[in-house]
Amino acid sequence: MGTEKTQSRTQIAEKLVEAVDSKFFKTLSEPVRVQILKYLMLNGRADIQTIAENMPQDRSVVSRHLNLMQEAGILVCQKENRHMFYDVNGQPFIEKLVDITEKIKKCMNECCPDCCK
Amino acid sequence: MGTEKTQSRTQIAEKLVEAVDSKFFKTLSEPVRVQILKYLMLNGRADIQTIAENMPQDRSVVSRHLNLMQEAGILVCQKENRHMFYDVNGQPFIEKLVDITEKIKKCMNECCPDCCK
DNA sequence: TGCATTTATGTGCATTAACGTATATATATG
DNA sequence: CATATATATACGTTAATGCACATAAATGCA
Repeated sequence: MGTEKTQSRTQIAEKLVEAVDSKFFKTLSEPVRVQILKYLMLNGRADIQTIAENMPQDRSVVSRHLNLMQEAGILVCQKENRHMFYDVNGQPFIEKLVDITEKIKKCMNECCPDCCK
Repeated sequence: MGTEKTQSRTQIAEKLVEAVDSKFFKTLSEPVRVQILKYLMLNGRADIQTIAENMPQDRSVVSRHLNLMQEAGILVCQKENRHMFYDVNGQPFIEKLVDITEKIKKCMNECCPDCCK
């Protein structure tokens, strides 16, 4: 068993740790934010006022959630006049999820094939 | 535009909300727990004592984290004598991630194709 | 221009939840 | 009955959430 093999396994595992972005997961761990995601998927781009009207929380609270979701790469925003419009950050969001899934898959297969029996 | 189509979109979005299990995401949003996951992937099945020796936290804290990870379906545990062994819940863990990714993909494509341009 | 209105964000506060440390308890072993 | 392993509990600290209000920025109208 060469050092290369061990190095390789460690590197794969460390890439997994990098991929599992804690901010990203924390953002999706809050039910209110998932509801916001659902709303935007069903209704498309909307400003904060409109989104907040469809949530039980106050507009200021919704604003904070939207900002967090944007920082996590789940949403994008554009300011127009005095309105701030948010929308789902479609492709990058999907790609991030796929990337995480693939990295964990790879780590499973190459680092601990035993645990998948 | 029939009611069926709207219903269908709503149903797809609701399945997405169900899939984005907040407990699962919250569990993976804690860096310590990702480190535990990494350790188990690289070193395989281990008891709490051994895992805790490789983490900065106290054994009681590690025990709590391991319990949460098991409840979230990420790990499995088996009691042997006075030792509690934990291991990665390989296939189900992967399947859960793939399921979430696929549901979000589907929702993107069928609910808001515009947001993926 | 001046001022009220609308939209969004910032701030202070209380409440709740999570984490870590330390200690105590439970369970099994020798 | 002492020891080893794991879990439960109490406590302090920190962070997140929601509410209410204050501020900022843009708009509309007199």
